[in-house]
Amino acid sequence: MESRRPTASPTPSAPVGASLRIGDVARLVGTTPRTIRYYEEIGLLAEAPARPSGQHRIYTHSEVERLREVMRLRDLLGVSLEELKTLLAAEEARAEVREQLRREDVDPRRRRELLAEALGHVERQLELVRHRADELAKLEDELSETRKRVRRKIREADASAAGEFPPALERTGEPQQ
Amino acid sequence: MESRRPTASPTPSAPVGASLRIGDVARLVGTTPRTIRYYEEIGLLAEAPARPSGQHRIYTHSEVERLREVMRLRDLLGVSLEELKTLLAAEEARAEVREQLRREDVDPRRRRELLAEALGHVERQLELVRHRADELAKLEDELSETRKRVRRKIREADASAAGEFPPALERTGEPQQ
DNA sequence: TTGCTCCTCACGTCACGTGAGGTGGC
DNA sequence: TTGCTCCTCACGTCACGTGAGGTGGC
Repeated sequence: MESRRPTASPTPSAPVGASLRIGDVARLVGTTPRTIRYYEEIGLLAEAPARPSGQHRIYTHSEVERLREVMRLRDLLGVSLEELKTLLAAEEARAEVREQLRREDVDPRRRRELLAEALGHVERQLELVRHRADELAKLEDELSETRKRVRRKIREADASAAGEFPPALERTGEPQQ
Repeated sequence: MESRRPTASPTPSAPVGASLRIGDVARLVGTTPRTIRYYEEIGLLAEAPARPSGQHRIYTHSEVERLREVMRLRDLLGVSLEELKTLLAAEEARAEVREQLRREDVDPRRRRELLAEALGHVERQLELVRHRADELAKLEDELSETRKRVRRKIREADASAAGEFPPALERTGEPQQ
């Protein structure tokens, strides 16, 4: 039997450029295989389609992008994975709208529903992001101020150590270069 | 025995205004008693001093402030509680410096050490905060853009529904008020 | 054929949530 | 004295980490 082809692709109808294994994906996005399997288990990522039980998962680049987005929102939004699943429905709704157009199969009512749903989720994400951004800005200001004060105290300590006398009331104005 | 006083304070030498119980504290900062006990257990908060075993914990307002800061950094920095404990050593170092001055007990070497330690932790916090703030800013931009596009598509869908024809190539420029 | 990566349990861990059963202060 | 809040176990949960033991593709 010479069924072997020299440069054979793994399966005849495999999606183009789609021979990524779970370890490759994990390395690409900076996580672990366990996390990817867990996200599949709770439905945050779709199951690899038609995978004979106990067989290796394979991924496409679009699935890698989806995972990147999941991890990004997980880190930045500060919500549970369950809530994140809901928010990601926004992206799916918009993807379905694009699919509708591609298939030239446009049900205006369904389309309008999907867009309204997407808008809701996007607005919720924006609220979360803006709230966090505000808090972070406040914290950054405070930390900068603190750093300034600590640096000044260190300069004072060093100066008084060099001069062999206590800091007293440093009135020297601007520090000299 | 008439040891009862009409307006007696709970303990003679209690810190001023310090009769907060764990439930009060939890309500004040928006968490649960369980979380507060857990933070005490892992050493993120100091144990209530001299508490006869199986006795109620009592808190001062300065401990409430400490807890607020712990929760704020927990939510904004995205580090483990173990790492957070390390970072909070910065605040303790600065508190000790202030204590040194108050006691007029100033060891210049020790003081310099504490300040250097505080500076390191503050700079680490600043790094974390700035990185997150950058990522959040990018995400906010993207979400605003997405919202704009979704809103436009909704307007188009509504317009085409009102006019009873498909959207075609909307060339109408600015929307009329 | 030999490594390496993959697979599925399944138990461990971190940061708490949630009762169970009992004690303490206005 | 009666509620209410507190106390300490201790098991449950979420989001994974970490082996154990076995199978699959260059």
